[in-house]
Amino acid sequence: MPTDGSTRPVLRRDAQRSIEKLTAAAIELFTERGLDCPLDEIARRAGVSPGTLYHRFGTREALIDAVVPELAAEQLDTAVQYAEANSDPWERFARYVEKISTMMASDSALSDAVTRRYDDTPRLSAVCTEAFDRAWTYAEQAQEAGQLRADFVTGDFILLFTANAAHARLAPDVWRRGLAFILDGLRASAAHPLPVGPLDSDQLAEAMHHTPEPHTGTARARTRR
Amino acid sequence: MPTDGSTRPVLRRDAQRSIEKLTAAAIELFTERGLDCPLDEIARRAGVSPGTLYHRFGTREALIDAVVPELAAEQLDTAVQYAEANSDPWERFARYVEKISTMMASDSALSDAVTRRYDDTPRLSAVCTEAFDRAWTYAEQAQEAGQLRADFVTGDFILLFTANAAHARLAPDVWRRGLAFILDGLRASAAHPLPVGPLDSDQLAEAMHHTPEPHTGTARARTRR
DNA sequence: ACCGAACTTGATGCATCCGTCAAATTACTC
DNA sequence: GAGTAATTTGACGGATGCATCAAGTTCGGT
Repeated sequence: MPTDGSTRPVLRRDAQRSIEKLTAAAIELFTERGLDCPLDEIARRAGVSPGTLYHRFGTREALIDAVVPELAAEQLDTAVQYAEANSDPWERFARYVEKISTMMASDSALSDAVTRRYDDTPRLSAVCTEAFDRAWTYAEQAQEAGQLRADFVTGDFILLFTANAAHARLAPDVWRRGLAFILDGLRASAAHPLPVGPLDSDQLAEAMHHTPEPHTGTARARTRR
Repeated sequence: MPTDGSTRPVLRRDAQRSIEKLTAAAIELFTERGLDCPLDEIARRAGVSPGTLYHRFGTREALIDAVVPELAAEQLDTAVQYAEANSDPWERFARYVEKISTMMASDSALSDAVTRRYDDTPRLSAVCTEAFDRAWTYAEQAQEAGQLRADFVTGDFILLFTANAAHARLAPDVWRRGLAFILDGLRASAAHPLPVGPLDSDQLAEAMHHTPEPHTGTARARTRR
């Protein structure tokens, strides 16, 4: 028991170390392979048994929410700075989107976070929501400047990032090309009437959470005998 | 033995029926759930044991290549007719893409086929290649008419369809919105310089085949006790 | 030094899916 | 109607991944 009479039990040193090792391993693997990487493998890389991971975090979501938000927040801050170096509203908007996309392409964890592949991660959700809000202020400014098409709405960001995430899996840099096409289509001068309205808030919430089955698995021919 | 002396053994009636049932079940499940649906489930729906499926087709790819090409060809033909009802080159191009996208949204098998999620399916590959070639003739015509941006190339179609497939998983009809944004960006009048070149042929081949890990799995919180 | 609490282990159970095999069944020919 | 070869069965083994738990280990206060 702690001497200070506090009721919260102080973590044992070994427990503390386990958590640190798990955290480090989780960051590595989430970044490399996405938020859906095998938990057993995280435990293995941490040099700890799977049981310990479950004892410490309980669920994958808890682990994600413990580890990813800091990372994500830091990266998204970088994007803000990057964006605000531009005085032109359109450039600010475009650079912000582009910078986030760049980071998504090299960090599967961020990519999964931004495309909202997991529920029950309140801290991470908050971080992402903040990033989307920020994006929206840039968007509004670009609209007011008459540069961004007027029918673009907040919920359309998910389209941008979803497309980017998908493109990033094709080849190292093509997503930049895909994004360029889209950005050209987002300029006010390029706008033609849209066939359908944006996601309503329910759909957006659903899309941001459920992520209805993004089709898994490498399509490589399976091992044959 | 056949009486006509041919060496090719005629399939027994039950074998023939098994194949038909498997084919029908495969079409249903591929369409509903994509080309990566469990083979056991196809066998179950066909009212046949998994062993039979493997005996008849050997590999998932063989099954795909046996049943999907007809379906895909038929649908892609529909798209051609749909497109050619338009005399304006841009409309022809845009409608073709849009029609294929529509069908992809309601048919997971077609979606997987067009985004090339499987290797070792020569017949299916041929069908898709043909569709891409057709798309490219429409694209060229639209470029010659000065409507489609000049820096658009064949390999960019994969970007369109990949984005669509990803968007289609968000909500029933948003992909139309995403596609509209992109198409607006593809008009010659909207073109700004592109940051990177297109996929080279190797990358294209790789992207068309390997499909490097499209991130699987529903992200729903797992069942807890 | 000891004792109880906290921590960790790793084996275990569960579930999903793929691919194979010997055995049983079926259909076709004579 | 019987023989035989093709066909089908369905249980099996292997692989992956999640989650749990009893048992053993280590810590830290007294």
